Amino acid sequence: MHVRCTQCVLRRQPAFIQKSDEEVALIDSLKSEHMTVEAGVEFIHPEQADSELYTLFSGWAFRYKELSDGRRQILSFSLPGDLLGLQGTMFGKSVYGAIALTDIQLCVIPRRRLARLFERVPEVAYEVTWLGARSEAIVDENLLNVGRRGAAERIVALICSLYKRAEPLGLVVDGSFELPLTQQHIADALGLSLVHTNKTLARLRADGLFSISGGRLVVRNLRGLSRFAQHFEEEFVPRPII
Amino acid sequence: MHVRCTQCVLRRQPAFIQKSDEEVALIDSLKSEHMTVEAGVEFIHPEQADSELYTLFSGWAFRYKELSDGRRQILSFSLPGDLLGLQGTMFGKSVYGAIALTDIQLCVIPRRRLARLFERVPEVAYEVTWLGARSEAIVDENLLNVGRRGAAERIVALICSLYKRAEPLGLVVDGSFELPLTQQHIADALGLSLVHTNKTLARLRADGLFSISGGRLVVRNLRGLSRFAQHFEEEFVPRPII
DNA sequence: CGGCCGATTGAGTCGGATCAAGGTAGGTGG
DNA sequence: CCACCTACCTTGATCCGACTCAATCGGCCG
Repeated sequence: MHVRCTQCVLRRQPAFIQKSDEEVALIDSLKSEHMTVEAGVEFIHPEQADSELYTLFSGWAFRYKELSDGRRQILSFSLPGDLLGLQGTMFGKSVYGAIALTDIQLCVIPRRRLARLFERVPEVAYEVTWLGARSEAIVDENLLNVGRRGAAERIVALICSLYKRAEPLGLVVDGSFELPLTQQHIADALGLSLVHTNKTLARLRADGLFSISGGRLVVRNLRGLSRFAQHFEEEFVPRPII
Repeated sequence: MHVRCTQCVLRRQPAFIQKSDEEVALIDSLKSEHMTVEAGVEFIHPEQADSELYTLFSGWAFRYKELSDGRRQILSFSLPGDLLGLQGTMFGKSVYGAIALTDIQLCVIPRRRLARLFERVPEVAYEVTWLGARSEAIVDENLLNVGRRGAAERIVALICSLYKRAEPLGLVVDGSFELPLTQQHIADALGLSLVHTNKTLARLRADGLFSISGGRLVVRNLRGLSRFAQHFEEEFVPRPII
């Protein structure tokens, strides 16, 4: 079940900076192996020591933190090509949890190989840092969203941002893509209650800018959505993949 | 006015991992020079191309984003030793702004030296990545705070987190330290309105767990504050400084 | 069929926003 | 020395968006 990086179809997507065969072979040598996680399973635990560094190869996941009384905040969603577990790798223990939204596959870069990577392959080390910075940029955007937008705007901004990330991955077909989120996930990501999320979604759907059915999100008017939510970030930039 | 890293008193603080003289000399050679910015001045602009990488040497600053209609969200506060501008350095343009809260001094690591740094000094490159991950961890925490805590808890959690960061920098004397924030800053950081921030602060002050006067924050009962806000993060870990 | 999970809807409440006035202290210029 | 300005803090009244509680519904699975 181990896909060699040299055979990897994901990295051919327009989302990613294309690498030479030698570079890809080199990255391949850094990986230990693929790992499969079923939907709903937590694969990085809060407080977990010594988590590995992962590249999400297929499927969706999310990172979250929670308070001791159970209130949960989703920090960010992860799509294919995203790096996961960098904090855990750096600090020696993770401060957030990560759960698979769909069945997923992870490419594993063993924690102990990372220092070696920095020594021997500076270009790839640079890309790790790049992806770390991008990951922060996504959280920055989420914080702006939760801190300063109203409920409807928040939902729309989330949809815009996911659409714009899914698109260069080739996940969007005819303006629609699989959205493996329950309304509870959306609420947890946006700092809203489930009930209010549901009612706001219903109102937005009635406006016809988008629709969700059967786990599929259909975006009818991305421009309109972006304007409504004042969401003008994340113009597409090809990014590294490791 | 250029302080050599070899003479730097900041890096002797217990907050930081101590380096050998050779390492420090090496970092010194990476810096171009010190730069001074007055309180209130924006030194990283949203959309700015080619920002440099900075280490905040003295004073406080904050990073922010805003919506086109003016609503502003403070993403994180920066204290001495923190890295600033990594996103701008990686992506070629910054997506947030940064403003000095006090007069500050910045050590400048020229953007164009960064790739060279990764090639020649992998240990320091690793530390850049480490600090980038830490920066994300701080935003993660802020997102949890804004998304899931009530107003009073938010303020208390902010105070806890700033206290715990200021302490190992030697800024805390007798349980109190300079807090160069207006209530507007606090509101912008916590996703609250100015008025509500003011009223909530008044109520909290009356409870006597802390007090603010003359730009100085006095914490009387850190344990009590932490419990109230369910803030149990950020136990102290020595960190790199560049 | 029963149980479970997710989506939905209504009623009532409340936290935090907005609007509108002050108040205070430091800073400037006549 | 005083009048004025500006930046920040404070307080009261009112409103509304979002929360909680509670019930129902539909689809899926054993």
